[in-house]
Amino acid sequence: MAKQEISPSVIRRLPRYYRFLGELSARGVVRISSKELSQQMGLTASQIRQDLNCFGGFGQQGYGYNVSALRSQIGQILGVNEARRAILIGLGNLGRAIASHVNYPDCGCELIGLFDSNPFVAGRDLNGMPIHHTETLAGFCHQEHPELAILCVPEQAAPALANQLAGLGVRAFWNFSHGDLRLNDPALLVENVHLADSLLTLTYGLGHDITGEPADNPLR
Amino acid sequence: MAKQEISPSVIRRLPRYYRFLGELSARGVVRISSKELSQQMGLTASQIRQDLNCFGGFGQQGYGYNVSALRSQIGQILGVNEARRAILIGLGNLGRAIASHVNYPDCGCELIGLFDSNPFVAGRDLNGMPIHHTETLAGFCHQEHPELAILCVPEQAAPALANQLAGLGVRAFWNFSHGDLRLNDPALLVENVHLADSLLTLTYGLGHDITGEPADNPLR
DNA sequence: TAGATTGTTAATCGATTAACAATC
DNA sequence: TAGATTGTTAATCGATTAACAATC
Repeated sequence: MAKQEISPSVIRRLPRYYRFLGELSARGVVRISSKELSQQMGLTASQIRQDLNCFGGFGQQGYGYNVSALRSQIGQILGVNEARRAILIGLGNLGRAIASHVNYPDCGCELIGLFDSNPFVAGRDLNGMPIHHTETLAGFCHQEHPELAILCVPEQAAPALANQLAGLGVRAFWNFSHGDLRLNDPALLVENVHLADSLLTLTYGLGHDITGEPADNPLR
Repeated sequence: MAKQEISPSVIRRLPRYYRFLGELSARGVVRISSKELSQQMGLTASQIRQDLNCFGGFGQQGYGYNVSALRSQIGQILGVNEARRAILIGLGNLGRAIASHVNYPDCGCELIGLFDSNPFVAGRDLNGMPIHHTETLAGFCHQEHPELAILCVPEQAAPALANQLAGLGVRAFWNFSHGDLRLNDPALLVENVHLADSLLTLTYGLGHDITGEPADNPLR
């Protein structure tokens, strides 16, 4: 789409911009300058202007940015208006929470199927959505063409499952199973979520008493 | 502790090293070179040597690194042998999953209390652990001195709750509520987890068809 | 017009990679 | 000893910040 390559650091900041602008918008804020926004988000004004300019001039000199226009443009770039078909596999503790708690439409996704390999779980339902047996995955994918799979299965099961799904046309994987999922095909997208890694940075911080100016504190 | 300041990028990679070394160790691998490890982790050998050297010479020229020794040294640095007292507030879908799914002892933590403000939830239990009412937080903290709080409460409730807890001695916050938690005191640690942000990077990727060499693909 | 604030270029900073001497 | 691989310095790269001219 955009020919000029966008750096990964910028892309990873977009959801956060989108979130903050959404809250400002909800609070009825019409315009904001890079300076004000930088203070609220804990970034520099320079960085905000630099980031937003990757996509073209969203602001107006002497005025700032129109909050709702900027928000919807970032939303457009992220793809929140899409409805990427997603399936979730593995309805243990975490799988059920991820299925219920995440607002899929807000993320440009649509959760169209739930799967579990346990025959005591398959056949039941979650919030009215039926849970299918993983044996029916191939048939389901041939019919419904999901492009994103959310993996909440045990670590050992994840690689084979991901490869099977890739063969069935799934192009993106949101992986919650322990252990990093690494796939060979560079066209496939993988986002490994490791909650424990995040908790460990706090454990580290508690043991090393990082104190000082906010700017000096790498973990804030 | 370490006088020489460790960069945040290195700190954030430590949990991942720890995880990979744990798996190697479990598979009985005794020694590994930075080159081999780099291939498995998708980093450069140079970076691994650079990272590990922040903490002193863990390796041995001509040999490589002893897997289990390296693992336990990184574990030591992270603080996995501690038992940081943690409480979790908010036992909705996500809170229950975070309470049950995360292996706290492996992360140097001990979950010592669960709290919810809903009187229909408080009084019940989760996996045998009683759920207290949030009104009893102050008394509990005075007695038990938790240093870490896991916030799974609604966005609006988070800031006031965090400030109350900070006043009660809590020094670190693992925040799952929507919206970033930003506290004034620079001595407090905050780790904001936004699952939706992670999903949005996949939505972005699906819309922009990032393809190319693995090394060229910023989102892998 | 004067004031504000962007868009954009240049300077700085930090993080990653390459190279190689030290040494097991 | 010869081979391997680290520890560490120097070179490169990318990301952030500062500065300021353009312009609303």
